[in-house]
Amino acid sequence: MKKGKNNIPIENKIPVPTIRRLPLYLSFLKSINSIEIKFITASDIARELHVDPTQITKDLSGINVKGKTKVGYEIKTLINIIETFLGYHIRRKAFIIGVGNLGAALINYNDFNQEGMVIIKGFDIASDKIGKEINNIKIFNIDTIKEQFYKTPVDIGIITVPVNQTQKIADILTECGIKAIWNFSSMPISAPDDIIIENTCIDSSLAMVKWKLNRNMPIIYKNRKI
Amino acid sequence: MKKGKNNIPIENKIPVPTIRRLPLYLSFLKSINSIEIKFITASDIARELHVDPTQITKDLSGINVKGKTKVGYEIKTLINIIETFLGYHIRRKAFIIGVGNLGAALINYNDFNQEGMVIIKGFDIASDKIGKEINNIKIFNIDTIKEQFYKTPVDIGIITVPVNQTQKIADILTECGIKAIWNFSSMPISAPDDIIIENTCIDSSLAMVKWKLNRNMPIIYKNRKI
DNA sequence: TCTAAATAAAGAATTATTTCTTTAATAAGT
DNA sequence: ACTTATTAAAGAAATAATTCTTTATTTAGA
Repeated sequence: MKKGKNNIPIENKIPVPTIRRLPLYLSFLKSINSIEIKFITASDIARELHVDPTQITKDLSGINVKGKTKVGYEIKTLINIIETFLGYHIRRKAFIIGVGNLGAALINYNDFNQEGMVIIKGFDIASDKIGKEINNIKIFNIDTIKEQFYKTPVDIGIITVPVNQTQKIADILTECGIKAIWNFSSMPISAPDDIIIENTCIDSSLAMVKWKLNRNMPIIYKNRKI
Repeated sequence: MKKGKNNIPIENKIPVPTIRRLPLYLSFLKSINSIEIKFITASDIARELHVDPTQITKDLSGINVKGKTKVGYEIKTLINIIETFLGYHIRRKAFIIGVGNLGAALINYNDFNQEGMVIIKGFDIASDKIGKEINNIKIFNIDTIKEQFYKTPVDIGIITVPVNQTQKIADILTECGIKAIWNFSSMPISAPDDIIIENTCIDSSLAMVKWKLNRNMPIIYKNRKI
């Protein structure tokens, strides 16, 4: 087996951008709910999603999907393989910390279930929220995260608190022994290297939009569309 | 001046990842609200944000910020330059199409104002929402997008409708002559090349988390943290 | 059966981005 | 003023990711 940095084995290097594109392919593939169309070619997907067709082939061969020349990929199988690869069939429980506007939106976001994540408890500081339910998810006092974690441990902690609270919550989740932290704050958090951190910063996206608006050549500059 | 593909001039190639990191630097810099600390070094920022210090220097020199050896960067100036560079001082009006959970959360997201985007009108299909207000933003019938656009044109269209509606709304916004579309759906949209498109797919982030959870070596694989 | 067109796969080349290395500047201490 | 340590800047190297090119496969049509 190949070895990487610090002699840690690397199975097969799938680029991070590939992983991020897979849900988009999935979304498109699922939108083809026609009984007649059973197969799709990389060029078809590429045309629709405005990306390079070889990128699709590369992405798919990276996760060991084999297409058939002149025919393409079987849509049903493809959906299955991608979902399995991303681990959508494995249910992971999650806490969400901060049930403000964004937090509540995420609790109500129904797609998470079929993507294999179930938010089981919410936490907030506001006394008018504590004890209530949102989309059947009970909201607890933010001070009881640890206590609730020991009752029913979760793999994922979603952080949707204000920037100045973010690191504090990350620390608490770390102490609990959580496996992954999904942080929506624009303040990047720090945690030990064995904890998975995903920073989803909405401001970064807006920054892209605003920056491109102020230049005159939005798309030409970098032609990556996804 | 340097020329790029198709002989189109390229001013100075700032990597897209740099642009995406700038708001994170901004967030950190703003969190230092101490009167004593006036300067900060790249190494300090790097230590806090867990990135390579030379990356910060490169990012900043890319936007023509000059640091002083042994001293670092003046925080106040740095904040100003980044905000100016990203165009935060230029107000851009926006429509938001789809006032469900996520849409409503974005309407309530107050940071957008200081980032130079003002949502002025919301649109939805649900009759119980039309005519109402959310955070002082009036919600209109989704069929009146064009009409409202001609009354008060906007630069940005934020799409937060279900996947199967996304492209239809993108087409309407395109016909209006909008400059940028910020799409939160997991279905990538297509539009003419002169329209700025930013796809913010929450599912892509979850995919990363779930995929990493199923492997045993989350961080080592790619050591990019931001 | 043969031929042509379409298309996946594999590899090469290009481009983009990060990380490493060296150099030069400068503040603080002696 | 001199020395040392720190640190920004610039350039080189390494790594990552995309795009281009070639090859081989396979279906459909002649």
